[in-house]
Amino acid sequence: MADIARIAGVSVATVSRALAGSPRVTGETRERIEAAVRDTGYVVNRMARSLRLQQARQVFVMVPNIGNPFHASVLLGAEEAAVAAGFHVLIGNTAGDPARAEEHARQLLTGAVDGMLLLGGRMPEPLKAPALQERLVAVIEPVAAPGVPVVEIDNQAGAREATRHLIGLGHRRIGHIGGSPGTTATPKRFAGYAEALEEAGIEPQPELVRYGVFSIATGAEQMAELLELPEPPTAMFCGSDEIAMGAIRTIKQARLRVPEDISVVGFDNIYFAAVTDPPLTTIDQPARQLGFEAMRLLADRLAGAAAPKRGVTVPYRLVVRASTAPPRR
Amino acid sequence: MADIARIAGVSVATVSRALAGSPRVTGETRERIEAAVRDTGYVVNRMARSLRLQQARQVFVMVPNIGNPFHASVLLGAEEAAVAAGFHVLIGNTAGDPARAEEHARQLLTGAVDGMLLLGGRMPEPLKAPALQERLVAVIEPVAAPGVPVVEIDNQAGAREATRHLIGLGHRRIGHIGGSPGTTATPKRFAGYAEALEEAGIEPQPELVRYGVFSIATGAEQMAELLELPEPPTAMFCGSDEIAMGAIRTIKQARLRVPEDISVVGFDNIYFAAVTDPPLTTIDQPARQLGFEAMRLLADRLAGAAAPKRGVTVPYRLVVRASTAPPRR
DNA sequence: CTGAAAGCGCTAACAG
DNA sequence: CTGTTAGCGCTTTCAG
Repeated sequence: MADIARIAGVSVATVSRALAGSPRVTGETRERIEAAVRDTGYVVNRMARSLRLQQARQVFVMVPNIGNPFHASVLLGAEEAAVAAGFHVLIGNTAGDPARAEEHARQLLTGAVDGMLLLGGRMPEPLKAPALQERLVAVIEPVAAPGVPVVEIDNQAGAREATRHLIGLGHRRIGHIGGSPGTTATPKRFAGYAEALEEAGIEPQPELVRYGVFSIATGAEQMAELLELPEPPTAMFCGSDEIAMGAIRTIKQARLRVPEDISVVGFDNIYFAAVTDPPLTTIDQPARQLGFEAMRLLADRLAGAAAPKRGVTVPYRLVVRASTAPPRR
Repeated sequence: MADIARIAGVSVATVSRALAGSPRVTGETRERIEAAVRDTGYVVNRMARSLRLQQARQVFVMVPNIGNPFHASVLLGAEEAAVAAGFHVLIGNTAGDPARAEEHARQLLTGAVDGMLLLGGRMPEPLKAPALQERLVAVIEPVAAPGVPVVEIDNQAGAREATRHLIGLGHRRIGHIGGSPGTTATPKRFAGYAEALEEAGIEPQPELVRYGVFSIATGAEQMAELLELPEPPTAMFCGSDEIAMGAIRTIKQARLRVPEDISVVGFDNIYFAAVTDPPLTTIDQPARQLGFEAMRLLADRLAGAAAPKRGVTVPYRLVVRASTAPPRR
């Protein structure tokens, strides 16, 4: 900046003001400065500026696994909102490792970013200080901190609707493969499933309910066990589309057909759900919108004290495709 | 840090040294300092440190689309290598927008990150300064800058092998749906396809070759046109797994079967390629390894002048699953 | 309208 | 082994 000042024949203070768009700089002076900037290819040093300003105009999104296409969509929505609010977005992958999450969390403590979006329900230890909580928003899963709002769908209602759809088709023997029991979504989805069964007067069968993680492998493995039951289910409500895809694979390998022999419902409606064979009936969780709303909420909170403290519930939607049908006989 | 110094009864210099693990601090003094750090929850200000050190120990990965599962895997590998080299990873999504890419590029100019991994073959304008090129590495696609090494597979050889596989099965009428013509991978894959045809003495049929982008939609649309040909192909070599998935969907909708009526080969071997129906025969592009090697190369370059200037070619692998078979009659 | 100078939090050279 | 101090690049108050 000193160079620019010298070239333009002014002081660094004037350069700084010109670059910040201050109205207190003459048109002619400003032009000389801008010309110098162009000629030298100068860019302001973000770190020095942030150090001085004590704010970064950057936000951070902490993701447990970028490989998850559902998370990726959330990110896309979050970015859109951040750009709209004039924030730069940085993404950090934790790979489920708390140490990595804490490492990332430091970006906030240190002032490198102004706020954080927490994806995946994990609350890094260093972020628990009450003063920091107004710089945080959780998406999809709430985090264990009272002051952090969450943007999510009503998981229980979604699961209930998915199960009702199966019941409406005439199924009575309905299985469930849930994801990680450690998440809050998993018990909520189970609750919705159980609720739908109960309101239809169907006796819950504990042996039809399994858990694992949100993966194709879990779906495949758990489904294999269900098929070995003396009386296998005629329909499955799966805790995620990946689980559903694994379940479908196992069902086909057993030479049974979807949906003729067994109907399958997923959850999330990821990009690939439309091209499975058969295309998957699922609960659409509007990932992009979730990310967008969450980032907007974060930007609002960072902007002013008058910011909303409460979370947002975004609507889900049952998408009926071809993986569900009335039971066989 | 001044606070810590006061509490521990030492100077800031000593605190700084203790935190940096300098051997020139007494055990007892160090303990007092560490206790103070623990008590106050103090963390060093990354920006101030970077400003002083003129380096950030951070690297940036520029991704055109995080929603792409293939890119996501590259990221995972890159992170692994970065963590091993003691770098912090920041990810930036460009959504294919050059303006966003330039915005991100500024992170390097400004010193917020020490180096950048460029995914997707785009070279942001501000990065073209020769001095910066030693801080850059491209992955998957080369960028238009001589000094920037690229880590990739041999796309042409991979495409040749995929096509040979089809020819070996007995196919002679083989179509190709390529991705974005703007990428360097697309013409290379076409070249490999053409080469395999030629060495088998098969006359190339221009009407069997189509282009679009790397998406399910492109695969579906272009395949629909190919099926309307008087004599449709008996096998397809697709420029990506997503394209292959789209093509398979169209084939099935036309009441034809894969692979009995038409064989399909993809490219990339994404996570979902194993669970399509039928599971996809494809060229495995080791995404994770590509990311890992690229980041390692970048770390090496940032570490010393003696760093390698040349790129790396990582081996691909033909994965034969169930979407290919000999032609019908 | 512009300039001088202080200071954001840190590290490292230099002194002791 | 520890302290003092200059300075990284920027913004902004206070003078002029």
